[in-house]
Amino acid sequence: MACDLDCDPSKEAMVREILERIADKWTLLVIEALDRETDIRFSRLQERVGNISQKMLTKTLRQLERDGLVTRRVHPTVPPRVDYRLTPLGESLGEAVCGMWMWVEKHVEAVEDARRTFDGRSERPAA
Amino acid sequence: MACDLDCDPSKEAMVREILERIADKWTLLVIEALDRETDIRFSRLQERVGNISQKMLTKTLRQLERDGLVTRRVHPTVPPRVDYRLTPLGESLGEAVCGMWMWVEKHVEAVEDARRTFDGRSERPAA
DNA sequence: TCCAATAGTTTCCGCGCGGTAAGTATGGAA
DNA sequence: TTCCATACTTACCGCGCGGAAACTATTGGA
Repeated sequence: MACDLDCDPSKEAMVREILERIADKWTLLVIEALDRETDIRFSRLQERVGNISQKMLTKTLRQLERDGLVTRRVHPTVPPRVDYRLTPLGESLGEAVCGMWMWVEKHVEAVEDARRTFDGRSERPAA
Repeated sequence: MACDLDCDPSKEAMVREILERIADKWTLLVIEALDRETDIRFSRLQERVGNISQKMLTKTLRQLERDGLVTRRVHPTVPPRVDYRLTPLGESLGEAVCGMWMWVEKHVEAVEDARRTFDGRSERPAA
């Protein structure tokens, strides 16, 4: 009903690979941050994403750059300054990611209620 | 521009937690499969998702059930039969997930091109 | 001369993801 | 009585994710 996907098996493999690549904890948060604020510096990005280590931020950004989703610009100043922004391709992905984010925002309560109900059920085997 | 998110920090933590929970390799694929075909059995689901182990499928389904996104129905027959379907909440998430899936489908080529370019650049340090 | 800041890279290491495979329950068929 | 299928659960285990922290490069400034 909702999706109307094609059925080309060789393409599907690639779709999955890319989806798995993107559907990752840090990647989504980084895309979100880049969508909110453009031409953002490494350290600033680290603040915005929150609790991401340098290593993971670098790695995530490299992957996004490789996939053509972000642009990395180095300013040859001292101290060095590097900023990142979404490419047009990245921006279009940003919209889809926002769709998920907004879904979550809208339904946090519902999910938490469901969890309480579920956990409550299993904690009460007998009265 | 795109997202218009709120800024309640305590809510944001929950949003992140749920997002990280959903933005997971298997979870997205399972939601996709459930969105395509409703009242689907465990073994059938395993076929559709492809290459998921019993353990991970069970675990993923339990998490989705706990979050109020899928319904699990056991038919007391022999051999046992269990089917799963998205709840209305799950269906609404399914749409957002489809958004990502469709983005990927639409831009597979672009991403692969970007990768080739990126990899080509780094493999040619000098001529 | 030594320290500062930025944006990394690298090393070490623990824990948990996730695969494999064996075990469990059920009851009808052979 | 043993076997079958389904839908799990559990135990075992390796490997890689990802955190912490130290190290690097650069050059202006104290």
